[in-house]
Amino acid sequence: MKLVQIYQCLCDETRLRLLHLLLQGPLCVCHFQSLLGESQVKISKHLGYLKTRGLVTASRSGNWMIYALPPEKARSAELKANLACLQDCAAENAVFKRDLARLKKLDLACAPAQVAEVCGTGKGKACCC
Amino acid sequence: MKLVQIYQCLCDETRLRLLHLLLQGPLCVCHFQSLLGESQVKISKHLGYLKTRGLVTASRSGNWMIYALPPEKARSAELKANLACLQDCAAENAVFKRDLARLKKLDLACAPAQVAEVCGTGKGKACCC
DNA sequence: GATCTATATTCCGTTAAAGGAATGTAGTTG
DNA sequence: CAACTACATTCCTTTAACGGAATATAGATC
Repeated sequence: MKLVQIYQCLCDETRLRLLHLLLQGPLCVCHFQSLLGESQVKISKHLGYLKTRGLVTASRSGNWMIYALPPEKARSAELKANLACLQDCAAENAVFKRDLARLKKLDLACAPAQVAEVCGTGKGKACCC
Repeated sequence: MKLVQIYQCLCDETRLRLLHLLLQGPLCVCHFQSLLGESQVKISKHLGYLKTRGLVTASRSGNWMIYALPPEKARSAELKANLACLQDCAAENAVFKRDLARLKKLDLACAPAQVAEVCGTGKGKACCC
């Protein structure tokens, strides 16, 4: 993958937020939706964009699609450098920090009791987390 | 300047090459043209794009426009981080390395005797370098 | 002041990105 | 198997980027 293609993936705010969250670990689409507060289409399309270009991987788990960064070994030097740079830059940025705070909350909430509330199913169903 | 705007400036190959060369120091438009082998319009427009967004500064020197990165003190943390990242990534990339090699040659050639040849004026006129 | 040089800008067509609405689909549950 | 859930895709419109051809402009030179 060429360097410029990495930057093309990084040049949209939604994609930046997605990638930044993925630096913390894999996530499913529904979680991205609630974390970013963006529409399903928007999230799905940007994830598709990143997947097509090899910046994320996707795997199905029941009804849920789990997105993740490629395994470390599979990351080019350019990608590693830019992901590290993104993480540095995000550390001092309000939007990214808010996303991260919400993610922490989500991690806590993903204890079974609170799953329904977090995922909005309202039925106490299992979730991807 | 927002982080995403930096990435928007970086997401075109011509602009990446321009910025990479500018990491070595200021340059005029005619040198960019010969170094990149791209049309005047293309170079000028991309420099304009970068200037509008504050990633480069421009100053006139006679007939020549000298472009440069903003002074270090004026660079945001994000910009510094991304310029450093670009420099790292470019170090292992054929296109960037070729640009750099040509720049070295140009620096040597910019001793007065070879100016005319380098700049293509064919008249031994002074050049921006 | 006419001309030349280096660069910028305008006009134009082409292409790609972005996002919403609606619809399709794979897998699950009752 | 019918209904539901999570997600992807298609269709559409709007907007921006890209780059070439032609033209404009600022400053230098003769």
